[in-house]
Amino acid sequence: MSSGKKSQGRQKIEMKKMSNESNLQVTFSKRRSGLFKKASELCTLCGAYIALIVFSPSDKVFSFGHPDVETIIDRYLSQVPPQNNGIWQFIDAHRSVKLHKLNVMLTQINDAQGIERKRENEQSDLRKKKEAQFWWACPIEGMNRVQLQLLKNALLDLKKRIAEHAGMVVNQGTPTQTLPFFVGNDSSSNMPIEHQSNHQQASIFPAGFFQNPMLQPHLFGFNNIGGDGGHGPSGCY
Amino acid sequence: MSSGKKSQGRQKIEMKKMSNESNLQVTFSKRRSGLFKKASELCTLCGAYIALIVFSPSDKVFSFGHPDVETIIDRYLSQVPPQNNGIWQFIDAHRSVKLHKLNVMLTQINDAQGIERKRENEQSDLRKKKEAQFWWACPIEGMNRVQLQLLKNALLDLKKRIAEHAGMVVNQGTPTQTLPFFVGNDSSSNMPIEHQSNHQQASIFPAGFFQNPMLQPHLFGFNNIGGDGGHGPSGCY
DNA sequence: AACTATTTATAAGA
DNA sequence: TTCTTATAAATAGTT
Repeated sequence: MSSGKKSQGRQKIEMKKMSNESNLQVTFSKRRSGLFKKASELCTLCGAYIALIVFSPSDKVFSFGHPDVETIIDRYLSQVPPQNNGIWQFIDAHRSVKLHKLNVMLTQINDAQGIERKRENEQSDLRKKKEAQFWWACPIEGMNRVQLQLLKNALLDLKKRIAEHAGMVVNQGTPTQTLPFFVGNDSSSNMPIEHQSNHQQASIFPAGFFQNPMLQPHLFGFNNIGGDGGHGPSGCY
Repeated sequence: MSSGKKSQGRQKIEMKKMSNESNLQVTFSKRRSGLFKKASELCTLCGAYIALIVFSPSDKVFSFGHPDVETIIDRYLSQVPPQNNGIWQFIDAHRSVKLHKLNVMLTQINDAQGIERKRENEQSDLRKKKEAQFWWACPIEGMNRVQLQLLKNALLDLKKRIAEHAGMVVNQGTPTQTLPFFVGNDSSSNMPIEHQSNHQQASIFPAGFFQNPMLQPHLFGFNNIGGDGGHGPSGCY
């Protein structure tokens, strides 16, 4: 009863970047929360598979994934243009390569074994040598994570066919991997990354592949690796 | 005028997978739309960076990214513990993995697939065995069948494409002809697999990198590559 | 795709 | 940050 009304309640706001820092912070927090909830509900209600990654303006990262972020990213990238995927691009750049050259390549790889052995001793030199030799693998050096991820998908796919040919039973599962590559600094990332036309990679994920078992609204993979910067160590061993 | 009230309006719904298919479809569509809008608004209002990937139960994929999905994924993966990645480590042929190790790996993969099949039955024992043997794939307690299988598939596919590029048709059923893979089975390797949890990678994105010029609520990178399942023209070459 | 009656999400304020 | 309240938004059930 103090005075008239306590407040005018929620007011409509302009859809543009908020100027007041503290308000922005509060709003970010609230809306992020709401967004994650919505994502979770969409999974539950409709059986959708979602990956949601949010970086706060202050670089804290929050993520949600069902079944988990990596799986969705994996799946997403596998459908995204393998076009500019380093490897294919690279291969594209070497149209002249004949199949028999593949054999040459493979032979070189074997030779490389010997080279590798010496690697510990003479590093930089051998590396240059190696790069000249493994033209087909070189692009790896310049690939960024996304490209590497794509390469991974390509490799996975390739491997699969080998298995199939070998008459091996193929089971379904969940591919998930993160690229640890170049986690370091080295890669002077001169990533050209120009995405565009993609193609169906199809068949990588058989129908029903993602059938999901857990649908409890809050059992989803919410994950806040912001703030403390903690990345839940998924103890592998 | 017809009768009393046209409807009781919105009703609360149980948070569990919807049973009615058509309802689910409609709800998915509405909520997905709402979710994307919310994501977009969060970007606009708070300057957040977001990647949102949604797979409908029928496998259509929808995505939103600001600045773009790949950038966010890249950034996300760079912060996530590279913990698990036998494959990547392996692929990092530039460093230590020799091709000859690939042979070993491939052999082991084959074994692993067989093991995986039995995994349901005798778990702990085989697992221990596997971990000792597949040092490179270990993290992969998580590397399940599909992953192993996909790797094979990818490797074969790569070869095939190289061949195709050379204008030489390669029967998918002719995988290893000359491939020196599986050549040996040495396994004298025992790489320590050093996956340290890397922390903030920072600096990948220079300050201001994400400065976003376009802030119109709907100019963000919405992307629906679902529906016809088309990801652009699939004519690769 | 439209139309509401309601449920939800939230901007403000405390 | 958390809670409260008045309103703006989203959306379930219909048409």
